[in-house]
Formats: sequence, structure tokens, C-alpha cells
Amino acid sequence: MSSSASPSLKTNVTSIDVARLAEVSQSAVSRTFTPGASVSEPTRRKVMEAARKLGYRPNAHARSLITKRSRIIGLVLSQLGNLFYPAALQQLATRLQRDGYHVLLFINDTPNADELVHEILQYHVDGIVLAATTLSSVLAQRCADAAIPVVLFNRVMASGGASTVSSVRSDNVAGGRAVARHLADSGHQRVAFIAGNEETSTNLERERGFRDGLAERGLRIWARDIGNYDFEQACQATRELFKPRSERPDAVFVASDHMAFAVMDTLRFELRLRVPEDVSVVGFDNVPQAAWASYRLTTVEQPLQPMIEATVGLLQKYLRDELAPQSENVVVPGQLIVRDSVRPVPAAARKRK
Amino acid sequence: MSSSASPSLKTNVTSIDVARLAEVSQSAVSRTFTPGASVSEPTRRKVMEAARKLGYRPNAHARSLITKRSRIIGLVLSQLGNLFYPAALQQLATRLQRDGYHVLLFINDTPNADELVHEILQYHVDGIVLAATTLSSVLAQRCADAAIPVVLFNRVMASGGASTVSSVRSDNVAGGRAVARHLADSGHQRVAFIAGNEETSTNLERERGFRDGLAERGLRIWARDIGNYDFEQACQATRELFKPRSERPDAVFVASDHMAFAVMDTLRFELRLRVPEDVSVVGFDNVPQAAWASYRLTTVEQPLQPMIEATVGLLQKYLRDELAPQSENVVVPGQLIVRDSVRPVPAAARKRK
DNA sequence: ACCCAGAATGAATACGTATGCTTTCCCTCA
DNA sequence: TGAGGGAAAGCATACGTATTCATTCTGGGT
Repeated sequence: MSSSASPSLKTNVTSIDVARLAEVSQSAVSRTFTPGASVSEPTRRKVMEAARKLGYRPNAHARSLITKRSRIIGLVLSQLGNLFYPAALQQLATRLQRDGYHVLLFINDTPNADELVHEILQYHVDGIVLAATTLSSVLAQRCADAAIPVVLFNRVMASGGASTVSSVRSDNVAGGRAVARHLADSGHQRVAFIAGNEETSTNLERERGFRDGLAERGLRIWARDIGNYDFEQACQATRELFKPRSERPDAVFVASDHMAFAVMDTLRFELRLRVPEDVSVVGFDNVPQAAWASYRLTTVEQPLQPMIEATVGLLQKYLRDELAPQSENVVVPGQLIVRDSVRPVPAAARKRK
Repeated sequence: MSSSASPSLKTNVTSIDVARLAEVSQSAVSRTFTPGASVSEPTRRKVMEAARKLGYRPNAHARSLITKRSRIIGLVLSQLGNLFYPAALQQLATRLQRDGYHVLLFINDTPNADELVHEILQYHVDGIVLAATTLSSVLAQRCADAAIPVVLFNRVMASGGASTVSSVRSDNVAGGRAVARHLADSGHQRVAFIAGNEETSTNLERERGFRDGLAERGLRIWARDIGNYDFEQACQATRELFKPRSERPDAVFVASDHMAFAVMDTLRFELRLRVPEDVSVVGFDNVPQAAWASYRLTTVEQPLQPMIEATVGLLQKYLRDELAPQSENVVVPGQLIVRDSVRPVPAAARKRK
């Protein structure tokens, strides 16, 4: 009567069922599914045949219970609204899939991931990646005790305490400096800065590089406000900076592309200023949207591919070698991407020559 | 010598270790961490104290091995570039976290998730959510046999075959129809359509509704091209549709916001046409960017919150009641969101009055 | 004073797999 | 021809927890 194509499938097929059908021991079944184990070709075939018939797949939980490896990486994310992170997520998950690892995902609202890492540890993950988040040193210590490598993606630990978490980031300081030089060299005088979240290392480093770069050229940050890496707050900051007064900024460096879009929109459609003719805008990240014709945003790239490679490189290094995780900080260089949101050397500057 | 605050942490603390320290049985420890189990207050306290000292957390794998519940939901995603999906991901993961579930993530390039579902099943997940992907009926059957509920998010099964996978989507047909009426009623005559992936149910339904709605008003799709839900291909489709000729479209309905941005940028900055004065553009999804000042895109919302609620509702219904999963198709209504990318009734039409 | 119900506890077992150890088998080389 | 060795397979055990069952304990009701 049953029209099912599959012959009376049991709901939960175990290696013992397969062994029975293939007329071998459970060990043989296990070995067939364990790469590098010693099985003869005939039995391997018998097992595979039986497994196919029954629709058998090894139970990952039982397996990791005994091997003490789950092939799962815990990933903590926040700020999914910023296109940089979905892109990173996609790359990372795809890359790990290729190596037989999988991603257990956690969304975080707060800047600190302690609570979540607690939950993650229950799954005995093989590694943890924290994107746009940090960790208290006590939780870091707990991960180290469990020999679980932790890598911070796009962040570094705040405290200088000798800790065991690694990090991968782009060269934010150099990026900030490059922006400063570019703006100074194209004749800007009154450059403003819109900060991201002031607590974060990304913001601190970008601002420091920017400040230093301006100093090199005899300039300083002429005005400053805070956008907290948030679209709305960046709009508000723009209104604040461009309140009608005798002089207004002639350039704005924004700590992230995501906020830079908010700034450009506010300048153009609310304040009726032209970009780049009246004001120049520079962002950070080089998300895909930055290349879109509506924005053509000059920005500093964070090279995703290398950053992801470095991240899984760090993870695998400690997994493969069973080393106790060390603290290692990778910094990948990023280029200034020049598009059309910064005005070329202006008339005034040219005249002076 | 050790400066660690934690007193000689073992790397892997088990319930037996805790039991020993608390001077109770392993059962007591287990019961303490099992909500609803019978433990007296004094022993509960002793156990908690010991667990805290040792840094104990139950091993999720051992637990799910015996309870046959992993509290993990498998999630398959593709098209992360379309902002709708990161947003959905965030909502879904957050919502599930609240109920103690977690998301195991899989990225899919192909339109069919069969391969990945195979991998997912190894983890004995409690449920599977497929976003922007479908499943062959044989894999669907296999999930049904394992009593794992599957819900398609923003897709429906292609075949009418009596299957067991559920689905959640917005009312794409009604949405398409609303767009048609809106464009017709504001006096457009030559409306074009840029399709997404032609195989997908979303595109089929949106196009059908659009076609029907136009027919109601005595119109038809005047020109048509394909964008495959891809930014670049949407640009190309726009160029194709607006090749110089005697008459050009006066409106374009684009099957997703993501593509609509490409269309608007191409129209404005490459073809030098004004939106909405020369051409009207309508999208679908109402992603956050659609509200940005550069686009102010008129579009049809896909109400994320209700869609997510429906999704976890379906999952939990079958988890809680231990029902064999049924096929249930939820359709949530979505509004037409009118912004500024469609021109009001044009001069020509007004004159006729 | 006695009994009984219900709560609290512990001992033992099962979940599904990997792996060390032992045994068997076959092949090769002296 | 016999010994030795390596490959292959099976047996048994361990991983860390939840849960059943039996046992003890507690308190309240008559």
C-alpha cells in the first residue's frame, strides 16, 4: 500500500542497524565512515550499500561526545545592518563549510559577549569567532582553560592584560592616516570627524590615524560628533555639525560606510549641500554599496578575503596542532579606494599656486 | 604562583565531578539542571555552589544524545547580498535564542538545498528553515521520516506533490496586483517588468499578480527582462529595456528592492533619466534602504516580524505536540508603501479630465 | 500511635559512536 | 615448509548525561 519510494525507513537508523544488514560488526560501520581507518574494500562496499538502503548518517552528537571535536565554530555577530558583517558572515561560513566545519550563530545586541559565550561553551565548539564584539578577560580565561581558540574579528581586546584571545583586523590606523593625507592634499581645511562607537578599538584606531595624519599636514580635527555606528545617529550628528554658522566643515571623515551613507543623504537631501562640490565625504569599510552610482563613496577598504583567510588560519593552527591557544594579532593592510565623493583640488588652492 | 582567579580549573568538568564536590549523586546534579525535576532546595543549593566553583556547564551533546532534542535549528541561506535576508536572519536567530534554541547556519549558492540538508541531518536538528531555497521531494520525505519539521521561508514547493514541508511567505500575488493598480491609476501606459529568478515562486507570484492587476485596468506588460535577483544583471536588464527607440517604458516594476536600486542608479546616472519624472520605479520587499533619501523607493513590504513569528510558530507547533509535520502554508499580507519613486498623475492624464 | 502518600535520593542503564586490544587470517620471505 | 608480520575484523569499553526504578524519608491525617 505504501507509495513511499524508500523501503520502510526507520526514523532513527544507527550504525548497529547498518551492521546487522551488512552482516558485519558495528566497528566496521564506524570505520567505514572514519577517514583513514582500516577497512577492506569488500566490507566497505557492503556497509555503504546497507547505509544507503537505510538512509544512515552518523550521529554528530554521539561522534563529538567521544572524539571531543564537534566541528562546530561558534560565531557571535552584531550590527547586521552594516553590510560589512553579512558579507563577512557569508565568506566565513562558506569557507568553513569547505573544511567540514559548521557555524553555530549567535546574535548580540550588547558590546560584550560574555553571556552568549557562556551558552556557546555548552556546545563544546571547536572555536569561537567574535565579530564586532569583545569579551571580558574572565570569559577569555575560561575559554583558554577549555582549550578553545577565540578570535576577535574586527576588534581587539581593550585591556592590555596578558590574555589568550587572538584578533584579526585591517590596519585602521594606516587607513585613518591615508584619509587625512588625501583630504589635506586635496586642499581641505575644515575637516570633521564622525565617530563610531567610542569604546571600540576600530573607532579609536581610525581616529588616532586620522588625527596623526592631519597633524603631519599641520591640520587638526576641526569639528567632531558621534554616530555610534548607527544610521539614525549619524544623520543627527550631521545636522549638528552643519548647523548654520559662519563656517562649516568642508570635509567629513565618517568612521564607517554605513554611517557615511546616512551623512551623504542628509547633506544632499536635507541640507541641500552638494557632495563633493560643497562637502567631501569619506567612509571606511568599502562595502559593496559604496560603489553604487548614487554614492560613489571614497573609502578605505577592509579586505574581506584576507581577513577571513587569516581568521580560519588562526583557528586551524590551534586546532590542528592542539596547541594551547596563544594571543596573536593579525593586521591586514587595506587600500584607500578613491571614487567621487571627495572634490579634487579646489579653485582656491589652485589659484594660490 | 598562579594568578588565575579560578582555583585550578579542570579542562572538562562533568556532572560527576560536581556530584563529588557537592557530596550528592550524579542524578541530583542532572536534576538540578533539568527544569521541572524534583530536587530539594538544600541540595539544589549545594549543587549550584559546586558547579559555580568548578565552572560546570552541562554538555549539550551528551544531553541531546539522550533526550533526542538538540535545541538546534538548521538554517539555510542564500543571497546574503539582498538586505532582506540579513534582516530576516537577525530576527529569526534572536527570536529563537529567546526560547533557548540556536541556529546552525548553512550558506547555499545553488537554488536547491539537497546537499546541505544531508549535512544538516547529521546534527539531528529539531527543525529546518530554508530561506530563498527549495528542496527536492525526496529530501523532504527524508526529513518527514525523521520527524523533522521543515519550513520554507519566502518560497513554496514547486511541485504540487503531497509533501510535508510548510512555508511562510507574504502575499506576493496581492502585492503584484497592488503595484499594477497603483501604476495604472497614476496614468502609466507602458509599464515594464524586471523579473527575478524565473524559477522561483516569489517571482512567479509577483509577476502573476502584476499581470492580473494590469489586465483589470486594460493594460498589459509592455516590456520585460530578467534580473535574476542580481544587482549586475538588473543593471543590464535596464540598459536593454531602455535602449534608444521610438518609445520607452514610463514605469518599471522590479521584482525586488535590491534590483530596484540597481535600476534606479542605472536610469539616473547612466541613462540620465529622472526618477520619477521620466520613469517610475517600484520594488518589492521594503528593505531598510528603500527608505533612504537617495532612493525613497515605492515598494511592497514583506512584514518581517509576522513572517518570523509564523515561522517559529510552525516549528514549535510540531516540536511541542510531537505531531508528524504537516504541510501548512502561511501567507501574511503586506502593504504597498508609497514613497517618491512613482510620479503622481502626469500632466497629460490630468488634462484629459 | 499508625499508616500512607508523596517527595527526595541513589543506583543502574541507555543514548550512538570511536577506538584500544585481541584474535584471526593471509601473504611473504627465508 | 614454517615462521613472522601486517592487515582486517570483532569485542568491549568509554564519552557525559537523562531517566526509570527502587528505596528512603517526611509529614499529615485519623
